[in-house]
Amino acid sequence: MQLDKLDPKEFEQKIYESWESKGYFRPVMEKGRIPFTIMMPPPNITGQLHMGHALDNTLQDIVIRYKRMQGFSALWLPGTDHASIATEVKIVELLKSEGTSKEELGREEFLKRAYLWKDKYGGRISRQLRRLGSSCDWSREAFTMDEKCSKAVREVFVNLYEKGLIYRGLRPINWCPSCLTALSDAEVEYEEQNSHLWHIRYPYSDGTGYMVVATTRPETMLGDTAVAVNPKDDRYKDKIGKYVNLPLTNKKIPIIADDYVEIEFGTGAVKITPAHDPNDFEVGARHNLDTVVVIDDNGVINDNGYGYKGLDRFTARKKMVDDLKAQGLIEKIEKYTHNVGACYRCGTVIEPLVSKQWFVKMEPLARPAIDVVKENITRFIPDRFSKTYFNWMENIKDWCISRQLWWGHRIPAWYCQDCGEVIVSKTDPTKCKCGSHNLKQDEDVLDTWFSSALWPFSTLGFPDETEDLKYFYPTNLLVTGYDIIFFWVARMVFSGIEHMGETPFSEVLIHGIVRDGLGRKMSKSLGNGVDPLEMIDKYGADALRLSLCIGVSPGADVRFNEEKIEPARNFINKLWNAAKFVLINTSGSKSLEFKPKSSADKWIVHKFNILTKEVNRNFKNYDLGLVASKLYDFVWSDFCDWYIEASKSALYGEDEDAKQATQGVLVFILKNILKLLHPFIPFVTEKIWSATDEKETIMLADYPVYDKKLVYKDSYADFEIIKEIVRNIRNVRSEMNVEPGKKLAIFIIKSTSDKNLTNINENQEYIKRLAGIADISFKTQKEEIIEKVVSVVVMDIEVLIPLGEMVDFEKEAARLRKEIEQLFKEIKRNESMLNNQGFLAKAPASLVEAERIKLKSNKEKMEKLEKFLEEVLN
RNA sequence: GGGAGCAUAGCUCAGCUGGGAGAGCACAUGCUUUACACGCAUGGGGUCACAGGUUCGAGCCCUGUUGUUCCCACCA
Repeated sequence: MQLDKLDPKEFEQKIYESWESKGYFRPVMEKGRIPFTIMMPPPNITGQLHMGHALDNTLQDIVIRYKRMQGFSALWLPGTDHASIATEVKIVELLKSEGTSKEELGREEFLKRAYLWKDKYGGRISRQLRRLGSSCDWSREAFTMDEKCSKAVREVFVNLYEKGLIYRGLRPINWCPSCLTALSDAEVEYEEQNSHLWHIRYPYSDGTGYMVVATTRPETMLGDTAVAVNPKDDRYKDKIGKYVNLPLTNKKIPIIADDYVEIEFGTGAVKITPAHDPNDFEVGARHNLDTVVVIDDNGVINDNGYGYKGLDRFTARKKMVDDLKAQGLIEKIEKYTHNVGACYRCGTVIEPLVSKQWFVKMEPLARPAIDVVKENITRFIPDRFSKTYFNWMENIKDWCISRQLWWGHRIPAWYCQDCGEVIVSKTDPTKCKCGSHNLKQDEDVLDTWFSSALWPFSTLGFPDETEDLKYFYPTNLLVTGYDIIFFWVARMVFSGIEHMGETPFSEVLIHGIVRDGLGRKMSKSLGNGVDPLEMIDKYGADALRLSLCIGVSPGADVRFNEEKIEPARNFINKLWNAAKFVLINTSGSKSLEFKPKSSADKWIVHKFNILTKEVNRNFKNYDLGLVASKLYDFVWSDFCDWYIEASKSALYGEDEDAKQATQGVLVFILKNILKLLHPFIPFVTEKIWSATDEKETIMLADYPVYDKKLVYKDSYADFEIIKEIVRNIRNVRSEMNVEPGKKLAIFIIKSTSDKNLTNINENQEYIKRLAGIADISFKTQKEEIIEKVVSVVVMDIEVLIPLGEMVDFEKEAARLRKEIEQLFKEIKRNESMLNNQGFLAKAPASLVEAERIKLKSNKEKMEKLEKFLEEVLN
């Protein structure tokens, strides 16, 4: 079969459908195979595939295809995440645009709408992953809220509850007044804001003046239940135990002493609002202070807010400051920048609130999770991310897991309406032990990350002991971005250890995030996002994939813009055309045996063999960017620029044996290039593969490995010399403005070594073809040539190029001088190394020897060049 | 306050185990060379941020400095 013009659209989807229908994505669980498993980080069903997904899934697909070709029973399990809060926010927006609300619909109806959303967007994500070429096992596709995963969630919740690792309590949490739910610490994003530090006078109750407290949040003073000072602070020593009258309220609150207060900061006196600040909550607990909530779930001042009731927290702030000013109670207002926490989904400033929520006790879970990474049972790649991991794990606080949302796993806790008993159960209970049937399930759902944390085993059937669970757990590799190490990776590790008794994966390959051409995060608000699907339509999935991974070092961010995809597209086009060349020139040939004959044949085979060794080594460390670069270079520079060009001598020549040998090598290298590249650019490699005589899919072909039988060191070296001669002649032609079409006759001086003379003699066809030479003659000495010549030296080989009137002596002299100058530096360097006793004594012998040889040949070359220069000057 | 990354050609970035600085893009010159102009050939361009140190030898290892990006913490 012959190849036409490259058009990815014409074959990509067809090929994917064929792979999928033939079941190639499913692991072959047979004897003798070792499993290799990757769990896909489930994309949220909130929208569509973005560049980050494209990168993440490209890397996973590269690895899984490589492992599959190596013969592993390779499973890449796909799925989607219900993304509780993110999805609910979107659906609420949608409902609003329809003029309704979730309250109006009611819980049941709302969930119906949510499932419709899931079908629509979840389906879209799956289709988009297919477009990208992801070879994941769709027969095992999972969804965090499907039956399997939900069962696992209940199992885990109940287990942790029974072990006392899940508890319900009144504690300070982060509250989003817009999403109307509690958030975990990880879900709060801090941003620096320009604000003020208000210094407020709190009059002493005994009328002896006032003390000044500094605050960034005056509106919370309504909930103040004390003022705290440091016990060592001399300014306030005699005030401890006295009282102040809380302005605007007439409330009498005590002055207490606590080490938490920094003497240096502000005025050294801190207003304590236990209900609206986590630190104040701690202080309040130590001193038995009342916790007075003054801001409600909507961020509005509540019944405890005196005259400010009903005002939004920020409106209240303004009004209170005005009132304080009017009463002469503002000492001063300082400009102040500080970090303000915001909801990671909607951006609303979070409100610290004391609230009754469910928590996971983290300390006992974190310890073994730290150990597995310390002991290298789970390894981060690159290693530095284990520091990020430790940093978080070692300072972890209890995890607030309840959310006041509807879309998610409802908390499996029931409250007896008669006796108050709390029942936590895997199955829905119908009766309390008090005999009552009046049970009410907790209204809240679980943090979306609670179910994601179970992904490596919930998807395999946990808690049931399924074949899949036994075979594929623990998994081998997790591929994800550094931005979700806390949210997800860390939580999977402790969950896996706790519930499966084993770490969920042995390696974690961390990649960066995809940024725009200017290095900015891609975001909707900036409008700088690039749509991967649009890129696939325009350039093909292969080009997108290659452009995302080539030359990228592990863990580094990737800058992407449309210009970056073009070189990748060009490369694929290059490969396509090279394949076209090979197929045109080998079809109809009776024998395609692999028998490298000429030095060019052996040169490319040898070089290919080294390449396979390096590629496999780099794959081991997941240096995928490096692998892609090496393959790119080999295909373009070695195979296309040199070997294909050189092969034309044999292909168009008279020697039938040489021709067949070269044909065999062309096909051999082409097929192996396709195999090496397949994990990176699966579609085009499959397409070309199918145009060769191969009958089966390339997906299941063996990945090339280093082969001792393919070592041709001598021929490799010989052809390198030929290349060098060709390059030198081309350079002269270009510099002397020789017409490109003009064939030259050149002379080789016989003073060169026999070995090199033989090499040139045997390979003169290559020199002729590649350097535009018509005739090569061998002379004993230069004097035999009467024409004006330009001379080049390669090793000990003198090549004389007669150019007649085209020779510009000034140019030639300049060229020679430049070369002499460079060579002079080289020789200097050789000599200084060889004169260095330390080098001679301590460097490896082979290196010293190599340096000696270099010096010798450089000196010989220098002699020749100097002689030439002299001649030119005369 | 704690931690991490980055700093290499005009731009974007590689440089895997310490042993003669690379790619893509851009630039210059020349080319319908029967696979490819999404191409071919040739060329110009670098104080590897700075200062020390280790080493026979440092872009690479160590210490410090400067600049820059990010993460965590959250002193009101």
